[in-house]
Amino acid sequence: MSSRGGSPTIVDVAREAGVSIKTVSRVLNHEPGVHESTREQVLKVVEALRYRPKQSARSLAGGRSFLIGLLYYDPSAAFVGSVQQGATLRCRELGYHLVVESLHNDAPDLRQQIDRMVLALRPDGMILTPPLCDNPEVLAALRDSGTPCVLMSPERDLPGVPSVRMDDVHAAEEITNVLLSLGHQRIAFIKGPPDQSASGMRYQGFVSALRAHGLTPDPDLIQPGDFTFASGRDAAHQLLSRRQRPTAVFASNDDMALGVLAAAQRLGLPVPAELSVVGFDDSPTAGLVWPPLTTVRQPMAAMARAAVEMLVAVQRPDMAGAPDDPELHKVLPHEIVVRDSTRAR
Amino acid sequence: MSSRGGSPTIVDVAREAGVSIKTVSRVLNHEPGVHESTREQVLKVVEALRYRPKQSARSLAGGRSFLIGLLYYDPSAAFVGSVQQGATLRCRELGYHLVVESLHNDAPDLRQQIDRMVLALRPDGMILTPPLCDNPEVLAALRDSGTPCVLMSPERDLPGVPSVRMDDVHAAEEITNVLLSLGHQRIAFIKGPPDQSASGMRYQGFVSALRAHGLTPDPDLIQPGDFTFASGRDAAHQLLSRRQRPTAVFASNDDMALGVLAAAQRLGLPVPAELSVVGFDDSPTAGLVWPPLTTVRQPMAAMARAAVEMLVAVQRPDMAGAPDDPELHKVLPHEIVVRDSTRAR
DNA sequence: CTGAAAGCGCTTACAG
DNA sequence: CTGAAAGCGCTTACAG
Repeated sequence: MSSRGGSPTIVDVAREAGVSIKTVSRVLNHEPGVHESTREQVLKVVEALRYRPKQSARSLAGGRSFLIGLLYYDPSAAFVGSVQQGATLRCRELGYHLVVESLHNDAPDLRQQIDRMVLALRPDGMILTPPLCDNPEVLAALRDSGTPCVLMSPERDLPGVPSVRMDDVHAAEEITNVLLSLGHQRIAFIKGPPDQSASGMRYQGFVSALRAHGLTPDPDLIQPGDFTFASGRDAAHQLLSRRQRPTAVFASNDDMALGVLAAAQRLGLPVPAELSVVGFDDSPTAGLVWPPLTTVRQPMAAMARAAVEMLVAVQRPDMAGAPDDPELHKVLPHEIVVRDSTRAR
Repeated sequence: MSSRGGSPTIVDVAREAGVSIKTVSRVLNHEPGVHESTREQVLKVVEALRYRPKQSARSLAGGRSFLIGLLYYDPSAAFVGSVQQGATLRCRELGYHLVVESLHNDAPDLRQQIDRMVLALRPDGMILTPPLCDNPEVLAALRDSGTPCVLMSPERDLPGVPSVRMDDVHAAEEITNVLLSLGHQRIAFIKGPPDQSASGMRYQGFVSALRAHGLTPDPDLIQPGDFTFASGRDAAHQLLSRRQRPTAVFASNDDMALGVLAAAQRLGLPVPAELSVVGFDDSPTAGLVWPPLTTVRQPMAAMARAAVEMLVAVQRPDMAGAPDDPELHKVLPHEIVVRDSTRAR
């Protein structure tokens, strides 16, 4: 006779299988030292009763919540979607669940909001996306609470704090090489805001690719930008009205590249016939404009999966995770996406 | 002396405040019948100890998880971001947390995936987005588990199941009126896929606005589409090569409108000078293309907030929610966003 | 290889 | 207006 009404508990399973609840617990948690026949019997009953252990009970007794938190600031940021998708799928595979929280990076009660979530939910780990992963207040709140964190593409790595990222410098080099191999020589570059480290790294990759081809960056072809559509459009207006126009533009993110496209169109300059354009990010929009943008795809979903794995691994005390562990800072491979905004000159 | 090590519990608060844990519980849950001075004393200690009740303990004892689930299929769908943002913010205000889960609408183990989440987490409510909110299997799994649901923009309303939506017919009428009032008479329409009810409603609004102006829809100017960029582009190629071109195109979603923009650009037809274009959705991309798109903004965040509120309200048994409650099916106001893709002819 | 006991930190009846 | 007791459904030591 199963418990009346509600869904089955571990007691129902134990009674039905003729074992103690401890044994059921062992089987469900893949603990060693259970006779094969016992295990099978338990699993059969679990199946028959459609039993699933209740998270709140496991959490209260065992101190693990099976919850991973994802903190983000700007929900419209292109990467949030992919990060979340990767994280939620990997969580499911590992028996975890993803709790999301949107936080203003400069909210006065940031600390309180984090404390509330952490103390109430006790997530087993937290994934931090930019710019929250570089916010000292956020980092401090999480450190104080003892919540394991993984930083996604932080400005700089912190000793002892796991992170996942891609290689911006190398990616910028590669996509510059795409342009160079198409015969472009006069390549303009639109920078990101100086306070973001990605800006510098992408510029560095651009310059390094140029130099490797025996070219020197032309200061006239370097324009400032701030990663917004408008700044890309304005920079392009400047660049495309030079006496000697560039034949290609490398906008250091997609939003600005979209701005370049808009400017070119307005000036009646056909892309890619008269001008090649590349971006960086592979935002959802990049493939939906005309012409579709050649760009760099950040391995966001893979990074998120890796982050979840690192967080779950931390749960097992055997994986101490020394502060100098090289595995603490992962760099994942990116992808160059060649579409129709680039052409040989 | 507080409990050594770990964070404070209700026992610590009770001891410190000189009351029983039951009284602390009363204060924290805003239960009536606590003397004002007692309440203040308790709150003072709560503040001093930075005490927050643990979700797992509350959930296990009280049967409420303070978790709301958000189920979605396509993470890149424009509306998911706004829905999630609205839901997560409202959850925070109400002391809840949002757990997200991405599900394939046609996964063979859909039922199992839902059962796993529901039985493990016991969310107090679930928000379903299209197309999951119209998936009989999903609906059945949730009904069987007794989890309260709110459907976001379902194809059709189900008796007794709460829903939130906007008025597609009316919105389509209004945006058609925008074109009509600009002097356009030859207005083309690109339909959505026949199996989505939004397609029919938007077309209906279009026709009704035309008729109200004494115009009859011209079959030559009605093209099929399927809500994809490609279908919009192809439909536009057809329309713009007619002997007598339309002066405006109403694409029944933004992705298709973006396709129209691409086609016009390719044909050298300047928008909005020679052709006005309107979409529907106000997707993130709509404002980032050139020219920025005139479109309809769905009140996604507001709908999500309303959904959370309905779910939280259900928790209180006093709100029975009769199957014929008119409040069960909410219709929220939309917004017409006029940008630069439309001009008087 | 298996189990009986205690306890995680709250809320729910039930008293007074 | 306030409290003592029981219990939610698991896991953690601890035995054997």
